[in-house]
Formats: sequence, C-alpha cells, structure tokens
Amino acid sequence: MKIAIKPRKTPKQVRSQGMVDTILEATARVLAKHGYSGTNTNLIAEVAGVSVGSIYQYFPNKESLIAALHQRHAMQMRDTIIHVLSRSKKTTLREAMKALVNAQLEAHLVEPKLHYVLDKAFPFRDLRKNENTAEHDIVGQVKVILGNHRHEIRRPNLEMAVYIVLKIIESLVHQTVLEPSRRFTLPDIEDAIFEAAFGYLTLPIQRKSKGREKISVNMNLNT
Amino acid sequence: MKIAIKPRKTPKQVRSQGMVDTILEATARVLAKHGYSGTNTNLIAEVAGVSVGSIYQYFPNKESLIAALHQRHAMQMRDTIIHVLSRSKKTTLREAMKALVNAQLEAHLVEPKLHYVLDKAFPFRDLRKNENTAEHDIVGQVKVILGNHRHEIRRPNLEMAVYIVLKIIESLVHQTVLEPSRRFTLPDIEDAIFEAAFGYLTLPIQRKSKGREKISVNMNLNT
Amino acid sequence: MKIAIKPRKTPKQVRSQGMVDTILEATARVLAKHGYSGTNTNLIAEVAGVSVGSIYQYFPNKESLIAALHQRHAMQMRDTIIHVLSRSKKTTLREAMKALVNAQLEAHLVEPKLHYVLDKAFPFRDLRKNENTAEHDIVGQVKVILGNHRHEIRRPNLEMAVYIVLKIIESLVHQTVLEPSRRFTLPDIEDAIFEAAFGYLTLPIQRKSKGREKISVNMNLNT
Amino acid sequence: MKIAIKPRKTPKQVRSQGMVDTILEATARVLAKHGYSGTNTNLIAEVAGVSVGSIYQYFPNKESLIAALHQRHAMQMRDTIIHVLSRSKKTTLREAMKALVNAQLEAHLVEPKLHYVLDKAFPFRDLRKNENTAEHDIVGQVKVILGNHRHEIRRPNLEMAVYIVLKIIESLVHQTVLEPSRRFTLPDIEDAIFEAAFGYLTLPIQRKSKGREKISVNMNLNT
DNA sequence: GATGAATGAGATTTCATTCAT
DNA sequence: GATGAATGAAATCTCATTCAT
Repeated sequence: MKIAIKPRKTPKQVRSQGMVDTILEATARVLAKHGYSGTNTNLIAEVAGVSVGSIYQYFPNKESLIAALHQRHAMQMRDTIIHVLSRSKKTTLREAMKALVNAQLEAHLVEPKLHYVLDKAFPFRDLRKNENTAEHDIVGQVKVILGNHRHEIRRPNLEMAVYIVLKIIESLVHQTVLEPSRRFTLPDIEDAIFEAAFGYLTLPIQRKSKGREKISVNMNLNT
Repeated sequence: MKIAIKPRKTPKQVRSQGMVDTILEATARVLAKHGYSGTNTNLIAEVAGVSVGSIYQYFPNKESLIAALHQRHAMQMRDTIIHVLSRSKKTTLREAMKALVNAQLEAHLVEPKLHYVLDKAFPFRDLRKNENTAEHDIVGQVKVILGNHRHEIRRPNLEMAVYIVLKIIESLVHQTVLEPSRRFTLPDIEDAIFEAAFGYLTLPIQRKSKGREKISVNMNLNT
Repeated sequence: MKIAIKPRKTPKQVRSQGMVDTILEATARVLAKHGYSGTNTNLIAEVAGVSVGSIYQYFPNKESLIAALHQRHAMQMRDTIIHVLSRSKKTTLREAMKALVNAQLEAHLVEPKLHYVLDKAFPFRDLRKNENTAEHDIVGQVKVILGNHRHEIRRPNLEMAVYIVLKIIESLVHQTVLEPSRRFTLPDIEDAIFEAAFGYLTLPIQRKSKGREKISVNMNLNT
Repeated sequence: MKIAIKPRKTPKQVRSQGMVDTILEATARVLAKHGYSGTNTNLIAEVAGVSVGSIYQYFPNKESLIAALHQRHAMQMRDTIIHVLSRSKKTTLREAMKALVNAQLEAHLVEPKLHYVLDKAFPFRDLRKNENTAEHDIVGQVKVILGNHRHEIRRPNLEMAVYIVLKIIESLVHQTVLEPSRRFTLPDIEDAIFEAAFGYLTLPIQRKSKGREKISVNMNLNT
C-alpha cells in the first residue's frame, strides 16, 4: 500500500510540460466523466491521445497522477481566491466577506463534477499536505483582511475566527457545488453562506452557560 | 455500471440477520482501515470470519453492500439526533441549537474514520436517496423547533434557514471530525459551530446592496 | 526489488495440493521449453489448463513460483541421492564414490533442460537457502561415508574434503548435463568425474612449497 | 525469438569505440548490480551517461549487447590465462597446474558478481560459440603443457584429460567465486582445486570393474 | 445455506525499440 | 551521430463473482 506519490520527472523542457498538461487534462476529463472507480490509465491515455507508456514516463503510478491533478487544482483555486481577495482589501468587512464567498463559489463552479470526484472520491491518505501551501496562503490573506476589521469582529480569538470562517465557506460551498439543492437558487445560497460567515463573526459574545454538559467522546482516529 | 442496489433478500431469520450484521460490521471495519479502494469482498469476508459466498447470499454485489452500510449509518445517526432533539423541544432556541450541534458531533465521533470513508470516498451519487428518509426526518424535527422560535430568527425563508443551518452544522462537524484541527480544542470548535449556526439565524436582515455582480456560471454537473 | 517469496497459502486440502502440483508441473514444462525469459504467468496458466488467478491464489508472484519449483527439485534430488547413498554404506570408498557420482548424474539427467534453466537462468538472490536443508542432509550422509573410510583419505581436513568432493561432483555433473560434450561419451565422463573425486581424496600429501605467491585479490562480492 | 546477434557495426573511429566501451562498461555494472532480470536498456543508458538511442546505434538489440559483453569477458579471461601459462611452460607439471588454477581464480576474482551473472543468468546457449575461440586457445595451450609432462599423467586419453582438467578447474573456480564458502579460506580452496586437478591426472589407472551397471538415461536436451 | 477454490476480464505497469529533432 | 520523449505490445497482478461440494 506504500506507493511513491511524487511525479517521476519534473520536466522542464517545453515538450514534456505539454505532455504532462495533456495527461492531467485527460485525467480530469476522465475523472469527471467516469468517476474515480471508472478511471483507468488506459482510458486516460486514450482520451489524452497518448500512449500508456507516456503516463508512466511522468508519473510512477496512478495515484501520483491523481495526486498531481489534485495539487494543480488546489493551486488554481488559491490563485483565484488570492486574486479576488487582493482586489477587496480596502472595502468593508461585509464586502470583503461577500467577495470571499463569491470567489470560492466561482472557483468551485468552474468544473464542479471534477471537484466532486477530486474531493469526494479521493482515496484519502494525507496527500492533502500538497494543498497546505495553497491553504496556508489563503489563511494568510484572510487573516490580514479580518485583522483590518478587528473592531467589527466579536470573536475573541482571531486565529480561530479565520479558521472557522474559512471552514464555513469551504464546507458550504462544497455542499452547494457537490449536491446542489433543487429547492433554492444559487444566489440565495450564496447570500446564506455569506450570512453564516458574517453572522458568526459578528454574533455578540454570550457569557458561557456554566454546568453545560460537554462531549467526552474519544476522538482517536487511528483505530 | 448498471447494478441492482437493493439487498437481495431482507432476511428475517435470526441467524441470517446475524450474518448480515457480521458482514456489515466487517465492511465498516475494512472500510475504516483500508479506505474505499483498499476494500474488497475477499478481505471483508476474511475479517467477518465468513466466506465470500455468504456475502453474495445477502448482497447482489459489492456496491449494494456498501450502500447497505451507508443506509444503516444514516439510520443510526438519525436516531441519535432525533432522540436528542426530542429532549430539547421546550427550551430556548439557543439551547436547542447547542443540543443539535452537540448531537451531530457526538454521533460522528463514534466512528470517525468510518464516517470519513462513507462520506468522502463514497462513489455513488444516487444511493444518497437512501439517506433521504433519514434526512427528511431530521429536517422535519428541526423545522418544528425553529418554528417554535420563529420570532428570534431573522431569516425570512424558514425552509431555507432549516436547510442552511443543517448544512452548516453537518459540514463543520464533518470537517472537524475528518480532519481534526491540532490548534483548537473540540469544545472550542463545538462552540464555534454553534455560533455559526446561531449567528446565521439571528443576523439582522440587511437590505440588499444593489448593483452587486452575480454569479452566472453554468452549474450543469452532467458534462 | 523486494518481493515475497513464500507461497501464499500452504494448501492442505487435497484439491489445493493438486492445483499447486499442476501449476508447478506446468511451470517446469514451460521453463524447460521456453527458457526463463520466455516464461510468463499466462503461458503457465494456459499450459496448466488453469486460470491465471489460480496461480496467484497460491503464489504471491512469479518469482515465488519459480522458487517453489526450485525447492521441489532440490528436495527430489536429495531424496534420490540419499537413497542411493544409503544402499552403499558398507562398500569400499571407491564403490561409494562411484555410486555417489552415478546418483548425482542420474538425478540430473531426469530433466536436464529444466535443470539447465533452473540452475543457469535462475535470478540469483539467496533463495538458495531453500536448498540448504537438502544440501545439509546430503553433506551429512557423505561425511558419514567418508568417515567410514578415513584411513584411505589423504586430505587432513575431513570437513573440507566433504565440501570439495561434493563440489567436484556437483560442478562436473552440472557441466556435463548442461553443456554435454560431443566428443566424449557419458560413461567416460562419469568415470572421469569419479577419478577427479577419488584422485582428490587419495592424492598423497605434499609439503607446501614455501615462498609461492598467493592470491591477494579482494573477494568482496558486494560491489 | 530469432534475433541478430552480431554487433551492428564494428566501429573503428576512436570516438565510437569509446562509446561502445562506455556502454559495455555500464552493462557490466548494471548486470552485476541488478542481475539479468533487473537489467534494462534504459538503466544501462542512464548508468553509461548516454542516451538509449546510442545503444541502438551500436547494438541491434539488448541480447547482442550482453553477447558482446560476454565475448569481451571471454577474451579478457583468455588473455590472462594464456599469459600466465606462457610463463610456466618449462616448469614441472605440478607448478604448471598450480599456475593454471591460480590464473583462473585470479581472472575470476576481478569482477566476481559480474562473472556470476554472465555465467549463471546468461540466457543464451548458442552465443557460447563466442567463447569458443577463446576456449579453443586455452585448450590448445593446456594440451601443450600436459603433453610436455605426458609421462606423469595416468589418464590414457590426453584429449579427455585436458577437457576434464579444465572443467574441474573452471567449475570449482566458478563455485568458489560465486558462492564463496564461509568455512574455508581462499588459499585452502585454491590448494584443494589444485589437488583435484592434479589428483585426477595422476591417479593410478584401475582396471574397470566388470559387471557394473551403467547409466542409460536419455540425454536428449531438446525435449 | 454456507463454503472457498477457481475464474478471467481487466487493471496496472514495464521496457525494448523507434524516430523526430 | 546523438538524443530521449514517445510508443505499445506484452507482462504481472487484482478482485468481483460463480458454482460445485
């Protein structure tokens, strides 16, 4: 079960980079069309108009191929989001949050089916570390923006506020994109996502109710 | 790809029911330990201490096996949540929401790795219908509770409020359980999830900003 | 390059043992007919009249299959040799050595082409350890026999004499079988092998010539 | 399976010859390090610091590459042995045989692992003809030397004596080099090899035992 | 009903060889 | 000549499913 994940070559020649792109593009198409378990290297090669051998010229195995695709998408998303955020640095918190929600949603709506597969069907492992760079960059940007509006925010811990706000947006965006509601329109949902994020940030502090029972369940995931 | 999904028989004999349980239990264990792509019927049979043939006695194929497991978990979760909600019908909105968050979290913390797989790596779309019964029940309960506190809730569309609140809680709970943060404690995250839900419900209405640009991306998932 | 070598199951049911035998038989036939590089699992399965899957039911990979065959042959040879030796325990050293040479030769002449491949084309690794049991048994028997005739033997170190005598016989037998001479008859070669072994054992000791230059080449094989 | 075996060209340019050497050197290294089945042209090219294409500039296929290496080694060994033998033409039989054993051993100790592969894992039968020139030369030299000491040698057939003596030495040297004994020192084994060869040559003739049963096994290798 | 050995289509991966640059 | 990306036939191996016992 232990498999190399890194790409076999990091090709720097123009020709090779084209090959890698072609392969990843085909992988994305196949993944989006046939789902994870319907995806196989021969099909990818065929769709890419390339021979199977070429895939293994650049990726040591199927997993690394999907991992690379995953990483590429994380990067693309980060770029989109960072770009949008940078445009809204000087606006109100409200506008900034709206822009953030909108950016996330837009980024995910580009290839929703692919996102679905990449996100849902991805055989876990902690390849997610690949995303970390991307996520780290996003967190940094958001922290700056929330910092700029510290006085409007009611949460005492800014670090946590950033974490939770991003999770709220990310989670709801995923839900929206992956299992779109038939009952509500996208703009309405977009508004709702914003309201959840903004509501969280601005909800007045409440003194803790004492005596409330707390969870004491074992959270060990390594069973 | 067209496969029967319903279990082959709905055994009522005690012994058979035991067999089915044993198999589902093993499936859960294997799924949790090896992930979706590492799960195969022979392994399940081995872990169950049963022969492969017996699996096919009760399930027409591998997919139906996982579907049954999925359904079982949805039922278990529904029961947990309904139970908790029923206890908090007459309290404040705040307390009800806290109870709801707590119930979801508790329900998911029981077998987090399995939840991860069932939720993330689940390759079917349509089988989700299985959950619908369960989800429908939950939605009904929550609508009653929110209805009981309609005056505190600022969202004009109650249907949507129920949908979004449940998604907020579900999404954040999943996130929390599947990729637990190392930086924040579980109680703090639990509070944050509550604040997101409660903040959303109670955030004062804002008149729509006019001229805001709207998303117009094609959301068609069937490419 | 690290591959499990042990058989996957050590089947004890009659049915399974038959399968394993069928597979090994087919492997031997294919190996003998097509050589190592012409041997592949599909061909073996075909020749065995069995499906590929069945091979992998009992052997984790191709190598282990050939290793098992190797081991089986080592065992068979040991049995043959031990049997012959046990019949000649009370004869003269001369007769015992003749019997030993004859036994080795006979054992190897059964399936010479297979021996060729198994011995020559075997991808090294130290799977040879499998043979060790067999070899150990043979060494033991020969030591007893040489011990019975200690007074006729001129070599001071009996251990070494056993080692060298066995190597002489084994080496020459291999040579004879694997690349049969077109110029000399088998009986003549058999006599010659005996004479080499017997000559070695009975050659009068010569006091070492001093000052002779010795080899000082580095024998490290792990480059 | 029918493949041209001769090198594609016999390059006489200095540069080309350097290329061929580089390739053969790399082939030797790879073969010694990874064994026959672990050897592939891409790896050879990489180790040689040369492109695969260049290999096919000089060798029509992989087999011819290994054949060329094989031939080169046979030549090198012949040169070493002929050289040593020529120095000991006028000495005693004993000294000559010791020199022969020593020469063989030395020649093989240079790259034992490579010898192992070339000797053991070599999959061709017919290519051995390449060696024949070399072997023929060696046989000739040894025949001269044994002829010079005909009176000391007890074997009636000199041709056969030469054949067997060479086989004894070659076989035991191979054994020694390929699977070095942990129990005996190299000088002791060297002495033993000499004793085997010398013992064979000088063992007094014994009148044939009459009624002894002879082998009558079919030696046909072409099954 | 239960069993599990057997199946074989199909997936993954390798590597000798070619050929455009 | 030299290069090495690309090829694709062929090899290895997997695993859902069947069926004789």
